[in-house]
Amino acid sequence: MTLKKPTIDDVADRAGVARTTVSRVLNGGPNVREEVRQRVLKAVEALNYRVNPQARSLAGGGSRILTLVFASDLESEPNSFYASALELGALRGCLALGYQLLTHHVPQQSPDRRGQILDLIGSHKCQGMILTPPFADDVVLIEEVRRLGCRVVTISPGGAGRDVADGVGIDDEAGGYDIARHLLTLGHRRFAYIGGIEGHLSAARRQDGLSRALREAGLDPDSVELLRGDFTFRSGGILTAQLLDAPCPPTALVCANDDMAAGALSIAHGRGLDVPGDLSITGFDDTPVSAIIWPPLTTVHQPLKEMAHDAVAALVERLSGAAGGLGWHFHNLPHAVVVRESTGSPRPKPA
Amino acid sequence: MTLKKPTIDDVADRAGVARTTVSRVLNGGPNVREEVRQRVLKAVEALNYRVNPQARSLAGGGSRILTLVFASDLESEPNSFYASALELGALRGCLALGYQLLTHHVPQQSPDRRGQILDLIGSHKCQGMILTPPFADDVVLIEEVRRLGCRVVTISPGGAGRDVADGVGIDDEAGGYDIARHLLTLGHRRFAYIGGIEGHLSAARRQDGLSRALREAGLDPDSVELLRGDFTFRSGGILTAQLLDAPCPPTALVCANDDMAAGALSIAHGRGLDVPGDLSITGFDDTPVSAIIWPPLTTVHQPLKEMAHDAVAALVERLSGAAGGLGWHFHNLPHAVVVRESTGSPRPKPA
DNA sequence: AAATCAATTGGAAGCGCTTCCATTTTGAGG
DNA sequence: CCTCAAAATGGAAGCGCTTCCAATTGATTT
Repeated sequence: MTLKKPTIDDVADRAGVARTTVSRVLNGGPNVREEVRQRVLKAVEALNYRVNPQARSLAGGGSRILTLVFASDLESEPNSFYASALELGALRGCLALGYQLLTHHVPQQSPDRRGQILDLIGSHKCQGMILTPPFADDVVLIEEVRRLGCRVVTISPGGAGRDVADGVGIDDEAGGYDIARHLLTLGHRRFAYIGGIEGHLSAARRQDGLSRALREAGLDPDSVELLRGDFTFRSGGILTAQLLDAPCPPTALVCANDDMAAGALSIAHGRGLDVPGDLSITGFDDTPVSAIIWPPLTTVHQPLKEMAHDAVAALVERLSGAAGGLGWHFHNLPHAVVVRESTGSPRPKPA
Repeated sequence: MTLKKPTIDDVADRAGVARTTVSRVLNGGPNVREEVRQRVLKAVEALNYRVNPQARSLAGGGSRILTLVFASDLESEPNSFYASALELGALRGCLALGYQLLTHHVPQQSPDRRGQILDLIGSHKCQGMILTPPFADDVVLIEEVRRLGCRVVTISPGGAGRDVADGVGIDDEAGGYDIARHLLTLGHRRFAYIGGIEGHLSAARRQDGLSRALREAGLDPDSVELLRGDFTFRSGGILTAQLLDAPCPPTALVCANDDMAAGALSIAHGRGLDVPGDLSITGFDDTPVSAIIWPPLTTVHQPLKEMAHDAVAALVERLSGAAGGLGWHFHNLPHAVVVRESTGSPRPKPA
């Protein structure tokens, strides 16, 4: 326990420069000789100095407000664990870094959705924005937000978004691949995939991973039954019902999130199917629901809180840090397949 | 949109006093004439002045750290929605009020649990503590925490806790009563209640409400089959299995939280029972799980985020505000029965 | 009525940081 | 070498608030 935290003046003394210069280095200001910059950075490191966000925000700078934007369909409650976990992570980050957080749920359907988001910037003087899917891949939106002088970091950008902003997420393609490998190893050959809404590129990438795994296994990716849900329990159920009505239903159902998988599970039960005997079902996210249903869901763990936390950190870095320009960076977090009891070997056909 | 927010000096000018005096009034300091205090308060109101938490924390005062304490059994994941929702609310409050939040999960079983909690105060210089059940009713703990100079606010104290600290919560007794009324109206006569761990007084109060409703309906409260779970999905299932093995199982199963109700539901399904035809099941909390299982759960909505938010607000008020002394206050938030599909009229016995 | 003391109130010094502005250095160009 | 703008650096003024300490007030005491 250090009795006293080092201040900017301590760093200045140690580096033999003025407080002003240290501030300049820390905030990526111009007009600092490279040699001096290094010296300051070294002092910062040596003292393990961390700026005091309170003092910084008191002294100057902008509003220090960030906004976390979610797409909410009318159906999907903004109460979902997915949203809560991200907000929790973002909040923790903001608290530590001295920023405020605004959380907004924007109807994904609304034709004016972009306008609604852009308005937030003006009305709250928000300096940075965290975009979740599918907004994370709305390149037009991102450009407009930036034009308004607001920094952007995306969570789980699927591809398009990565070229225009910093992003945080897992390797969705690999996640899809891994879960498919798990299922293939169990002996499954007939797959269905309940994906996400149009434009949700990260869900699309999970499907890409599934396809790759099938291809490697010598199966035709096109044989996968493809459906589009909206990430709600309800849609998972409805689509699964359709699926099971088909003449030759799959033995493995891969869902793009846990909620839809839960919906699928409940429909399967309703039809008297044995899970995983008759149908293996997988989710994605590893939210608490996956452990709270029967059988507990095999799913892909995604570190949602960390993702949002890192997104805030990235935003703050851009905001106070060096070169604003290009050079977008994607911060890749680890994922993991969590095997529970909703998957197993397909039961040999009785017929 | 005010261009400039009023500062403490604006208030001082308007009230015709020095900045120091305003600060004193705002922080409940002694030595201020009542007349002056009123004048300052009036000026604050007129200007709609709000202290700037950043400046305040920069200037002085304590650590501005609050701690949110949960009891976690080894089993129960600290990832539950209950905990997340409370943390989310507390975090929002802290962000707005310029405080930091530490969240700690303490093994409820550990004989040293009190020591662990008390250590937090010393090692982090935490100024305020939010205690959730069953710690919210641990009077000894509360006294000790306070003796260390740390303020306390409880969430869902069941009774004992209310006499020694400020508290926030719903009327649990009424919640239990309301859900029982719902069930009685549907025609149920044979009840079972899966309660919480020993010492979880708010869960006990829900049971009190259930008893009252039965008594009013002319039934014997002692006829209720009473079981003790630990709020996990798993325990809900295990206890329900026991229950259903009995010679004359109940038609209505009231659970002290949603997770246990979900566990009960899954076991009921496993036994081929029809819910709600053969067995009606209710939860408590209205977390997202209640909508994500089949059939969706009838439950009692509890505004968890608001509760935690208010707890933080109460703590901060005590911390910076006037008279510290006695006069504990319980802040009662509204609850509501949410009727979904896990409850219905009991099917007439076939036998 | 002078002296004493506690209750009030005001003055002023920072908390750690950003930023405007003045000052010093540097490096061309003359 | 000298001049002068551009680049690099330092000085100092706060941001809004708490708090120590000195000053003022009014009530008590002898």
